[in-house]
Amino acid sequence: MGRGKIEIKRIENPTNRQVTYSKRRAGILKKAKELNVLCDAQVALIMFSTTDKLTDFVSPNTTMKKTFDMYQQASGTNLWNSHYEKMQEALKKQKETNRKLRKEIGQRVGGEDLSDLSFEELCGLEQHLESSVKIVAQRKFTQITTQTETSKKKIKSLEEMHNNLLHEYKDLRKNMH
Amino acid sequence: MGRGKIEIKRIENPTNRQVTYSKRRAGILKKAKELNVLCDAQVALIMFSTTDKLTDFVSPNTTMKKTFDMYQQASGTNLWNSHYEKMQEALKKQKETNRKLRKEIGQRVGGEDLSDLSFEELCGLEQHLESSVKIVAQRKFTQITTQTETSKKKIKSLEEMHNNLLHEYKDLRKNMH
DNA sequence: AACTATTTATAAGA
DNA sequence: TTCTTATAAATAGTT
Repeated sequence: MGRGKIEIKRIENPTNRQVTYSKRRAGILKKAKELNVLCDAQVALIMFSTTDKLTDFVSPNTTMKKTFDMYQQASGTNLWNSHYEKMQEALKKQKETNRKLRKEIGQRVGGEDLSDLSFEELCGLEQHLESSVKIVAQRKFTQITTQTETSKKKIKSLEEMHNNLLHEYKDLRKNMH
Repeated sequence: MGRGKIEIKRIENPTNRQVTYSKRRAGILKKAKELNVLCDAQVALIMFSTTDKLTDFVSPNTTMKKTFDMYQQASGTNLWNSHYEKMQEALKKQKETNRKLRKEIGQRVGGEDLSDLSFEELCGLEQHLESSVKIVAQRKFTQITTQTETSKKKIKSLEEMHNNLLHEYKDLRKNMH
């Protein structure tokens, strides 16, 4: 439809391609609107030019989101839903891990959950806790020792500085006389 | 374009509307394909008839999902993204909680994380662990006591049954003679 | 952006 | 639905 017939293949001249895009984009938009009005059909049209400029049309009294949702329903494809389901799966796993961790803590604290453990498990837990107590006590000792050492060094250093100052002071007085 | 000019308004005759839909649907599909090829444009077209039958077109070498994603990017609208982001938020929270729980366990077991604690905190933890040991030991005692009691009862019950049987046996022999 | 010769789409009819 | 065809509409090439 035009002065000459054209082959349907990529227009190589960029200017020409852009012009044709403008014209035909307007044409198809009009067609979409007409289809919607004449036939009471729900139409969504999305176009990106070579330069990624967006032009779109959606039937009035609907939205792109609704159309997408309907499309998914009708086509059976899931699109982003797989993402969504994977996340839900991950969330579930995290929650489960969480629950287990809480239970473990509960047992270490000595709460209700102990009922679940056998005698042997209780023995193991007791031993584990005892060794933990020892580690913590050791750590406590190490820390207080370190602190004491640090304090001693500080004192020593201060005494040294003081002595130095004292000497200088005495020398100064000696020289004055 | 046809034998007569028509007004662009809803076609009331359902048959006629359906026929027109078929024809124009084919037309716009062709236009979409041509636009894609001629102008190297990315085109997506979704149509639902009055009876919700889906017809769609997407440019080759892309997908509906990609087109949707691009559409969101270009239009700035979010559509389903809010859902997604909420989930991601929830997942993050769970992971954080998880991390904290692991750390707490680590400290109770007496691992590396003890370095973070002050002397006072170490004292508290030690005390906590000691009380836990006591609770576990108590539990262990309770359980073994209960088990012993249960065993004693069982033995008693068995002995009783045995004696009864023995009596019956003796009675029976007595009656035979 | 307009113009217009042609091609293309399609309304009505079969 | 499909085909036919007269006519309306779209648009390629030009200005």
